[in-house]
Amino acid sequence: MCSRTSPRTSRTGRPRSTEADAAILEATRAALVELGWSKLTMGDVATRAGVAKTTLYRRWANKNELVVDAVAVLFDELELPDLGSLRADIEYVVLQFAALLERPETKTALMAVVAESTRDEPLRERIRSSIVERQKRLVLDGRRRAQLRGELPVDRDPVTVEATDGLIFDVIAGAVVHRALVSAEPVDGDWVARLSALLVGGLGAVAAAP
Amino acid sequence: MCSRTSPRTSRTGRPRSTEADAAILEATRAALVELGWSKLTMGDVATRAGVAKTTLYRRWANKNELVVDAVAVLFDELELPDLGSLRADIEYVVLQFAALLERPETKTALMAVVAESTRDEPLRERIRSSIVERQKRLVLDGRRRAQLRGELPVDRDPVTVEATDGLIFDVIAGAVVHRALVSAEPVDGDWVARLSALLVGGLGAVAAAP
DNA sequence: TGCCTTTCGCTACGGGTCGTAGCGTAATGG
DNA sequence: CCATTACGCTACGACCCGTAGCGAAAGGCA
Repeated sequence: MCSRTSPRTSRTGRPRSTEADAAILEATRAALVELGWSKLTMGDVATRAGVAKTTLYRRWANKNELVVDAVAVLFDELELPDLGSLRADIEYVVLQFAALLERPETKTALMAVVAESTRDEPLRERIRSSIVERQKRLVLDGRRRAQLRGELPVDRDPVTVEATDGLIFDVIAGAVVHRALVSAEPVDGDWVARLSALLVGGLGAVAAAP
Repeated sequence: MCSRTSPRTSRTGRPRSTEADAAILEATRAALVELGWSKLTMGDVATRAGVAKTTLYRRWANKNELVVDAVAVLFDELELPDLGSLRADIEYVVLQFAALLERPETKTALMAVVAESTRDEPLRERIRSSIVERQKRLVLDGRRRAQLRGELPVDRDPVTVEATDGLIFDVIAGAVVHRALVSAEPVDGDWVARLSALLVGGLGAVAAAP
């Protein structure tokens, strides 16, 4: 929501219109659905939002940053209720993440901004803090719960803990993204069942053999 | 290499310059390294290649198709020598794939064209046939070898076989891509060892419990 | 050799997007 | 009331796109 060029606690002057913020982000998502990433233009978003083009540039430096903010809020919906078992938790979060990737806004925008981020460090940081970290927290929660249930051993070495967390996250998120966007095949119950079986079995084997 | 609008066996007239083909693809890769995907322009590629801009458009309809062809040849290097064990094979192919993703050409181009392909079916098909299938074959080879060694059981159900192959491919390729481009952390020996341990253990568990 | 066909380099063009500057106006706080 | 900031609007140069039109080059074929 907050832009990079946010006036640090500007006490005086006319305040930024929060309605304009919301309208712009909403218009950006609508444009992503209708046009996709490549054909989305700043002028078109401004027109849809009923806002002058200069107002967009006062908040976001370029198209990339705008789209990240517009899509990031969709990731707020992600949650991980305790379903009683590691396997059930994995299946739930995978299906939820897949549903998010099926939406045309995220489908066309996520890969594009990640591609741009390979040459734009501030953009990468913005993606990390507003999207990636939000997903990764689910992994940490799931692992912690599994340990409380006794399904996974409690690792004492902090280095191993962090490495394993990162591995699990990259495997789950990467597999889902690759399945949905590269292989372009559905993330259905059957596939999710196979993935979770692979993960649960693999985590057990890894924990058993240090 | 061959463009979409290739003249089917044109017997008469001046033939296409193969030197121009090579120069254009080479210039495209150079432009990707220097400028990245978003700042790469057709006119710049033409200038680098010492070729008229119209010559590019005679071969490729747009930037996307050109970049796919320019990057696809890099995937020809991928190979999978028999290293004696499933785990060694996995580690080798993962490191090889990661090295490919570390190159600036592929790093900036792969995600971009995949993002574009979500709204461009012909482009998706081109990516699939010239890049994805080339990687997937390595997975099939590795699985077949592991079965010959007795490391994995020989599954009789063709539906299960295809589903498992697809799962393994999405997990491996997805995890590496996610690690390298989203998490932006190195695919080093330690990480690869953890991933292969997870996979080998998981595949064993999946095979044991149908 | 002469003819036909296709590709080549080159120039030029209309159309579109970018990102900014400048202006007058609107909305706050002191 | 005044300083300050945001807003809408217009206009602008710069850039890139993708195509058309031209004459010249390089092949096949009789």
